[in-house]
Amino acid sequence: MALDINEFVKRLKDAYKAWNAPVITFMAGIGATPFEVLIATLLSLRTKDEVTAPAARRLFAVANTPETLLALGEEEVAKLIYPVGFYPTKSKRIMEISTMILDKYNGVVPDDLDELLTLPGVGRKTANLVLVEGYQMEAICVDTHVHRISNRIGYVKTKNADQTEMALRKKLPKKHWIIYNEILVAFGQVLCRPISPFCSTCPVADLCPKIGVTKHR
DNA sequence: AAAACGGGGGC
DNA sequence: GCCCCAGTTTT
Repeated sequence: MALDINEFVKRLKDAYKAWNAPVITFMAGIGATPFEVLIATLLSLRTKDEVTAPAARRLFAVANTPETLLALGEEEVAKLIYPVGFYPTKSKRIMEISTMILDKYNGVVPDDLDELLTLPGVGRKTANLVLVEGYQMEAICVDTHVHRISNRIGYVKTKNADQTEMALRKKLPKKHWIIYNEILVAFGQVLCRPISPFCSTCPVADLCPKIGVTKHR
């Protein structure tokens, strides 16, 4: 029997806010601007969310626009975001992207996927997250959590994040797009872990075929 | 000492 | 499509 996605979303929708997934609650909590979403996403690369969120807070308290970040300078940015992983590379990237947004887009982060993709270090995941969290637009942002869980529950059968995005775009009812993203990221961070997920306390365990799960808690 | 943390870009 | 990349934290 195929997964009932409406029932799946409905059940998780009420539960997920209590999980306090760090970056999602962080961005929602401060009502992050598109530019803040962009920078926070760059910071989060290969870095745990509980490290990224405070670093983003420290940085945004001092500078949260292209102008102010450029005025602050690469060295100061690097100090503020430490100990986020790859902080020298990231502070350099923040300078590049701030420059480009200021020069090419008059300091306004584009609200268009193709424009966002022209920015250095911005791919489909980052671009779509800016659209979803920054502009509250209907988009699907597929990170490793969304990709893994979409396959684990048997809703799609895809090999990579891009394929998952396309499949979800076609298959997932549009009214679920944003909430599906948010709950799956939170769900993936706290319960539906890559290895040894917490199926015993999972609110949708009975709906889930646990595809590819060999061990669970 | 080794693994985990995830995405973008170059070829 | 495959391989490369970077630094901190956790085991």
